[in-house]
Amino acid sequence: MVKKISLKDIASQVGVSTALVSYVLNNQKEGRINKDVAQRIRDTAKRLNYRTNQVAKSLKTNKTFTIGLIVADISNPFFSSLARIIEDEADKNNYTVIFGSSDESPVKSEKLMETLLNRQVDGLIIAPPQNSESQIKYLIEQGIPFVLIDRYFPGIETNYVAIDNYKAAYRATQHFIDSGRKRIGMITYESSIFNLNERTSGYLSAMEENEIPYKENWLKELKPNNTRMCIEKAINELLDGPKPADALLFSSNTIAAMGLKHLNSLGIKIPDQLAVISFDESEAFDLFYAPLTFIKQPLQEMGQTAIKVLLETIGKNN
Amino acid sequence: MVKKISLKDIASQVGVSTALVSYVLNNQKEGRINKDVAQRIRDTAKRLNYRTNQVAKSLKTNKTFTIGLIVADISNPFFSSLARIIEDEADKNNYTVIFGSSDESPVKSEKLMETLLNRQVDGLIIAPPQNSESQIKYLIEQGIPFVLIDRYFPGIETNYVAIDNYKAAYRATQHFIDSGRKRIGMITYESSIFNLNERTSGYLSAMEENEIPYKENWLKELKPNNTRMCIEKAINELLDGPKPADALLFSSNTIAAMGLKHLNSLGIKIPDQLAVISFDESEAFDLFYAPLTFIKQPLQEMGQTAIKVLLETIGKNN
DNA sequence: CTTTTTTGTTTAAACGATTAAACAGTTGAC
DNA sequence: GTCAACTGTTTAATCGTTTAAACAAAAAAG
Repeated sequence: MVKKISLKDIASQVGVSTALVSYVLNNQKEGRINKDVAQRIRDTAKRLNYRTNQVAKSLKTNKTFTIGLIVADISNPFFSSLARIIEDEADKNNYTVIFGSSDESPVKSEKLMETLLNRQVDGLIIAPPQNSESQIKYLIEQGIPFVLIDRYFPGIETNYVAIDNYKAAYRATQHFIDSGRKRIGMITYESSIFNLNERTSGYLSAMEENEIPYKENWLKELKPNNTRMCIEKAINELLDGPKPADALLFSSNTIAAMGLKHLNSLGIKIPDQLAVISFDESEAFDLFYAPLTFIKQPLQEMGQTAIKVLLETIGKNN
Repeated sequence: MVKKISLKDIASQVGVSTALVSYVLNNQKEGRINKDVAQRIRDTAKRLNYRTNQVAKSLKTNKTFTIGLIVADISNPFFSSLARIIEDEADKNNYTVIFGSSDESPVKSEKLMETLLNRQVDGLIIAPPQNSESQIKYLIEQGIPFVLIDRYFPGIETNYVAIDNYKAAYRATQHFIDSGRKRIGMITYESSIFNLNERTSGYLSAMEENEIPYKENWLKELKPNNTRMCIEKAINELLDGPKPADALLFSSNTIAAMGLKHLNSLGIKIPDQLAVISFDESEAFDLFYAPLTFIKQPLQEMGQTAIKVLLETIGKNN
């Protein structure tokens, strides 16, 4: 490993103090520094290939220009697209992003938070898993800047960026009804995550308010494990019998991708035989034989807003 | 912002020096420390909710336990899947990942590298864009640990993790030929990225060695901008005339996704009318009406190997 | 020709940890 | 009873920056 160049090295080469070097390289004390000296410092820095030690700087200034991003799974297109937008926005503000995936586990998410906070991130953007309320409360207690994204806890007052999932699901269901569908199923995860519950509520409300005779088992809530098999079972049940479902709402892109695959293999004709709407986009839908309707979340806007709000919070916090 | 607890705070509460606190919390000098005192230190640390300041620690130890990941685009499923695997492997070794997307631009990639190095990452995993040879050489000069992933430069001796793209493309083409196809097209990016060239070479070699009468314009090299339109044009050309292509090799999942969409809209029957093979998986393929063949890169293994090699290099480097 | 102001630079402490070396007190060896 | 060895802890330097305050020399003011 080649020796790293520090302010000291530049200082001794030029024959000045490190303070002066620091002032020059940070464009401080603009008026007061001798132009020649300043130039020599800059030249030497360039010649020696000086690179600020951001770690030392952070220690001194108590600011890392780093934000931590906790998502459920970075390999999920929803989150990786969001991550990309967040990355770009962060970069515009000279921030760097450290990320981690919680796999929807509060234990992992806590460990992650710990790690990121140890690294003194200036703030966090979090898609919190269920049962992680206490972690969020801890952040509030500690006055650590953060923004929730995609999900939030209605019982805890926080900044968050999320669509109105109730309304979205309500509208999707209404759309089915308006186009003459009556036996409308929904497949979602069994979860206490607020936004998923909102989607379910939206669906149920739309059914009720339109006075659709609702059947208990039209709503399929999947156990967290063995998702693929459960989806197939759920679909089979919905399509079973003399009065099969004629419309189906998927509560996430991953569920939809697996569900559609199964519907394909069953030879179900979409949308004639079964109308389908999904939450969230997936590039998979592009190649489906029929155009699919999906509830597209404004990722760009969500990411931008999240960063904006976070940086504002950080700013207030000094 | 609540005041952060430092070693000093614990020390003064317990009535000992910070040195002792440090030794205890790092389980050093095991035999020598008074058990009672050690316990009191640990208790106090817990009670005050002490959290190591990793920035200070890094400054002193000259180790950040952070690795930098530079990919073309984190929102591309190929890279986000890889990122996830790398994240997991890094975590197993107590490392954290900072990432950035280069958008295949050497300028961005250089800026990114700069940022990551300023942050004193212990090492880098990079999918280098074209024309970034000098940056890689710089890393070598500086003795900075890194591993290239997915791509590499044959002229520069480095660690890298990548499949044999030549062989993969050769085999795919051979597969077409073996199943009786003769008019085989290929769509790829016009690029100096080594792995893409390898894919093209593999295709061309297979054509030549099988003595397939090759037509110049069966190989379509896309300009970097306006990809979607260029793909459509390329496909139209390949299918034009009395002897249209009967097989098509896509050199990436993104090209394939767009290409297939267009083929769909043209009503081309796959695989009867046109056999298709693509590089890299895409969840999109799952929903295609016909099962698609694709060249699946062993992401798990690639990610694991990359981390393994990188950590070894870091280790040697001290 | 003082005194004040301005200019250009240095000094030195600090951020929060780590860690070699020093130190005082106790125990053990002979 | 003396010296060596061990035990438990502290001292103090250090990592690479930043930055308030001090300082000396030169310029301006009176």
